Amino acid sequence: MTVVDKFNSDKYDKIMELAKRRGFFWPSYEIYGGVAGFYDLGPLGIAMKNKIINLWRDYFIIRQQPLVVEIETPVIGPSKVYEASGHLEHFTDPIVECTKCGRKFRADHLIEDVLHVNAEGLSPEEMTRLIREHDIRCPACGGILSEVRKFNLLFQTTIGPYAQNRGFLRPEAAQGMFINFKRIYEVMRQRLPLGIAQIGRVARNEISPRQGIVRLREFTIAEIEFFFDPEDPWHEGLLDDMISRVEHRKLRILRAEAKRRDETKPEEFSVREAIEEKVIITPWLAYWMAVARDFVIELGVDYIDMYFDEKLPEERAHYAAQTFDQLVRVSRLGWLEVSGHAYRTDYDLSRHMRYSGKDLTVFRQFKEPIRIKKKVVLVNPAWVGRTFKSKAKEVLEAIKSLNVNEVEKMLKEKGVVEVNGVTIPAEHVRIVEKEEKISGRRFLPHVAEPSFGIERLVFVVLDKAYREKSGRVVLSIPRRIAPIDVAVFPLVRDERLVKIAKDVWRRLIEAGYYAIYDDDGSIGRRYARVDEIGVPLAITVDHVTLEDKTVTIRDRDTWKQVRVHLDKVEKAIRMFLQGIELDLLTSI
RNA sequence: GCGGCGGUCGUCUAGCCUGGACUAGGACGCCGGCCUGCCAAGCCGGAGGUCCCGGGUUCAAAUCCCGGCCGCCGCACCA
Repeated sequence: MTVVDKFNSDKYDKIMELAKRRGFFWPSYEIYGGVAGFYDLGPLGIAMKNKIINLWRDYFIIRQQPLVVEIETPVIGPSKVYEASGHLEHFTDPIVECTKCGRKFRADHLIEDVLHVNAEGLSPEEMTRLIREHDIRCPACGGILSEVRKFNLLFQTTIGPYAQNRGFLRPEAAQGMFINFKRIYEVMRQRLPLGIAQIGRVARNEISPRQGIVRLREFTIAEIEFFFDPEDPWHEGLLDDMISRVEHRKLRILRAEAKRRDETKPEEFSVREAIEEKVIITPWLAYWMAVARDFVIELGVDYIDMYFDEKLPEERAHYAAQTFDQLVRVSRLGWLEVSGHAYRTDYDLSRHMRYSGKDLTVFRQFKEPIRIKKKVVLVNPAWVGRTFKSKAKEVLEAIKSLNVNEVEKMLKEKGVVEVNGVTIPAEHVRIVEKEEKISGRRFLPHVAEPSFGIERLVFVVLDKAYREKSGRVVLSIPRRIAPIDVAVFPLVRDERLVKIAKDVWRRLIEAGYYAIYDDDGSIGRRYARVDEIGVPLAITVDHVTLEDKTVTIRDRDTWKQVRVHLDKVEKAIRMFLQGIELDLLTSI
């Protein structure tokens, strides 16, 4: 363990201790001993989480108007949905256990390793048979292996009183968007591209969750299913405009092919380079990765502490044609996945179309209908009917399926058309040019999906914000997402100062801020207390206030103070929280 | 699930190896009062722990043994 690692792991412990002590988060069901994979958020934790969600909403929905809309759908879904989505089949792993040492293995991987055959898609029974036949043993200790069984990571329940009516807790919010795609497409007046966003809780029955709040069995996900036309992803210049707004952003990407060569250093691409060089195979995925980059930077992450990791084909989910994880470097845990960016193609819509029997395609009208001139073979139906009687229909069908060029060739060379063993003289055959009008086309949109785990962001924010200054803890949480906006103190517990301070505090609460008031102990102690929970600024009423009605505003990060008139306090706070420098507040 | 280590006031921890004088000690935090003119000051008083849960050994268990739960590290797993 290096010195840096030591510091980082201490830091992790300190953050966990702080989170518990000051009320950001702690393990759930503590009084019953706790249950792995579940965490409660306290007053500060939920306040900050809500602000992170709102910031996400700002980046991914509000600023993306009118392309993205938000919906909310149930957590529990019927089994049909997860048959269609592929989760019932693919969200399960075949597992064998060694009867001697208890280690568990992926049965299919084990068989593939030993026999060099593709075991994917085999039933558990077939896998068990293969293991028995070839006497495959535990690779760790040589012990006998158990029967293969499937472990499904979906939480299961029943819907209503009938046990056979199985329901599942969603492992992602995405299916709610796919199922509702057609309706929202109609609601949004058949516009493409169309992004449908959802923020909500999901559940995954992880085999052995650890690492506290970063690996949970139940958590909040924020994701967008972004539907676009696969044949015209640029949507006639629309995407070009959007890309040009994020063009200068660089993305650090570790490509799958580089990983194959054991490279570990990400390369740098501009958004446009990543698209043009086909690093990212569909442009919308690149656009959303650029937005994700900006969003995570605003949470307090340095550019250099973040990159996109392309998943290898075998690492990808069953629905994805290309996937990037957005990784952030944090203490103790190293590189932590905070979002996934998957190109889901039309996988989900096509599956739901098949399983529901509903047409989920969209129709796009061409600006101008396309007129296609086409040669067709016509035969005299009266003659065919008279000549072939009951076989006439068959003959007509056969002629239709003939290639026009071949018919022309036959007529030229033989003067007749031969089809299905019958001969039709040239006089009954005509080749004419017809014009066909095509006014649009039907297709399934393709989907680019950015998907964030919100609790992980809560942790990342604390990790990045944590500092120690003069022996005390300061959380330099970005101002927009600090759980408490402002603290108000009287310098000392003098009745006149207390009264003014409480008035200011009240006013701020009524103006919609999370504000705290404190007159306990020394002023230094109070500053320290609010620094520790990341309150960006503190207002102190002192004796000068009695003379000229100004108060001090103190910046959490620099500990600098400026004086602002009581009438300007609200405005100063608003500006400061928006990112204006402290010094500039004196001139408002 | 396996192996290693751990679980003591709100938080961090001393005690555990070598069972008893532990009525489980300390620090920070918390509550009340005093004091306090800007960065965790001081004084007085107070509340707070069935020592993770269950069982066993023993005259006697925070301490030893077994099982469970939870956490950390490693392995496996992680659409």
